[in-house]
Amino acid sequence: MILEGKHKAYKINDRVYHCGTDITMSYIGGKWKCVVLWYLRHGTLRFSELKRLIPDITEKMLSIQLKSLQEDGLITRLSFGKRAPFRVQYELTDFGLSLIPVIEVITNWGIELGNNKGEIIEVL
Amino acid sequence: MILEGKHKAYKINDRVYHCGTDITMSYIGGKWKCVVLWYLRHGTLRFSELKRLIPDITEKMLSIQLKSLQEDGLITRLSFGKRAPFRVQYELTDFGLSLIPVIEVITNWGIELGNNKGEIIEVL
DNA sequence: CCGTATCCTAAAAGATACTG
DNA sequence: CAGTATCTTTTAGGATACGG
Repeated sequence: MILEGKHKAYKINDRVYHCGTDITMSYIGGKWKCVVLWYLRHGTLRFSELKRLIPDITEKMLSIQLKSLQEDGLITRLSFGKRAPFRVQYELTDFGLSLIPVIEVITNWGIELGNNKGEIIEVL
Repeated sequence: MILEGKHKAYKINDRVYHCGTDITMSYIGGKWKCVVLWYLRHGTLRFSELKRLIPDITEKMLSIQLKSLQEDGLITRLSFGKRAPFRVQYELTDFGLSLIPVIEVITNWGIELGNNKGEIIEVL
């Protein structure tokens, strides 16, 4: 609905979006995607490294998010080894990298609010 | 999890957040909040104007979002008249206004993607 | 080590009807 | 005009166990 004209929309891969935020949110919405992308901003990380960096996420959710980010073309997956233990690396694509400035703005607003109105606490 | 140190978090109004995106998303996440805030960026709008600008939203969802945005301090509600038909105006607070640059970055990324990879279609 | 498979709950959203 | 009230569906997310 942010487009000029009342009855226009965007169609991308057979999905219809009514405004720019719809489009962006379909890529970074939900509880975990921003966090995963943000951690990948400086380079590749392994599955277990992401899990360690984001203790609250379950392996199932991490797996789902990584698969979704892959399908959206935001990250690549590289696996090494024929048998367990495997080594799997995740890395931002150029497309995924283009989202980092967006996420940076989002996170900065939140951090500023946290600093002004919140308190820093210790958690498990 | 974006904070330095593994076991720190922000607490705002008794809710715990693990990173800046968590905080911001709690204010603008979901399907409709960005859209409503974005439409209010230039001034006040009435309930029916918002409904007309966002045809896909149901009155119930619009009502819920407006109430939530109010409770979060992002918008104010001004009502006029003692009996129906009422006139109700919604307007961004300064706090709500501080989110507009964030939403602008989000929407711009989406629009650029729509222009590059999508097609503009006509919808009902 | 890097995931899947099930099962489950809770939250978000939609359809429709109605009201001061 | 500006909402509520119900009911239903959909989606996201979590707990736990297991597997190549």
